[in-house]
Amino acid sequence: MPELPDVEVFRRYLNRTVKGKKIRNVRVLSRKILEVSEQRLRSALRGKFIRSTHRHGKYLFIETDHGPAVVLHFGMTGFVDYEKAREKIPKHARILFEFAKRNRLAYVNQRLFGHVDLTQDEKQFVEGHHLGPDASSLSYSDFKKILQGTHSAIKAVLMDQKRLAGIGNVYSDEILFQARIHPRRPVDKLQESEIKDLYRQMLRVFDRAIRAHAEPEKMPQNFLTRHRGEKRTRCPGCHSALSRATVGGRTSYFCPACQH
DNA sequence: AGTACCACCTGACGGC
DNA sequence: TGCCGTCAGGTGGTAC
Repeated sequence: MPELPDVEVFRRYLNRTVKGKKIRNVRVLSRKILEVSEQRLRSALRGKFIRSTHRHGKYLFIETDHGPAVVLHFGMTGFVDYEKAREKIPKHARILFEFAKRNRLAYVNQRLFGHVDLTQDEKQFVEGHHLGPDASSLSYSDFKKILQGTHSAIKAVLMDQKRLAGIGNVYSDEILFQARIHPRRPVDKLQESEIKDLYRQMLRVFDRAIRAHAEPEKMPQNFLTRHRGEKRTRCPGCHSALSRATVGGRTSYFCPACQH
């Protein structure tokens, strides 16, 4: 699930639920996703106030008043959930950040592909993980530069976190569908006008998806994401049967009639 | 340089 | 009901 729009929705959720609160304790239920020791995580966070949240691509940073920030990455199945003391801890909760009155924030992740880390410096973290610029705060001229000098399929480039950070399988399909570009098109075969539209559609898809709280059923009618995974998937525009093919190693949906 | 494949994990789903 | 293969929205490594 968690690509840029999803993680942005998580970030805003944290602002509403835990921002300004003091972390009383941290409980580690699964060490597998931890990049630091349990002791270090706990001692770094205990007694700290959550000051702000940031996002870069699919990474979420939780800044405290002193000391390192928490880094959350969600893999394919991760999310965060804030609960009151009497509410049940979600299944597959891996880390619990506990606040006053035993309220807590759960980092939940069924498949354990995510990571929880600490960093002193977000910029350094981003560089150290070789992440490109965040896709939602990218100028058109930077976007154009990123697409230069490669013959790869456009979908693979959009998903390459080293080039631009935040786009995964679902949203690369959506952006390409909205821009009517075939996922296998080599980047160097794109017209300037197509690149411009691709850029505009990318930002528009982020905006609409975030406004829909990244829930497919709340997205605009003409979004591909709404229809993903349905039995006989049809193009919301021309009603042709959608194609399913592997591009960039991932299952991709596209309309063979609308996308060229 | 670009792509294909595997591995990491867990669970849901469909076919038999 | 149960077993099995397949697939899932991420990422990193290796091998052609």
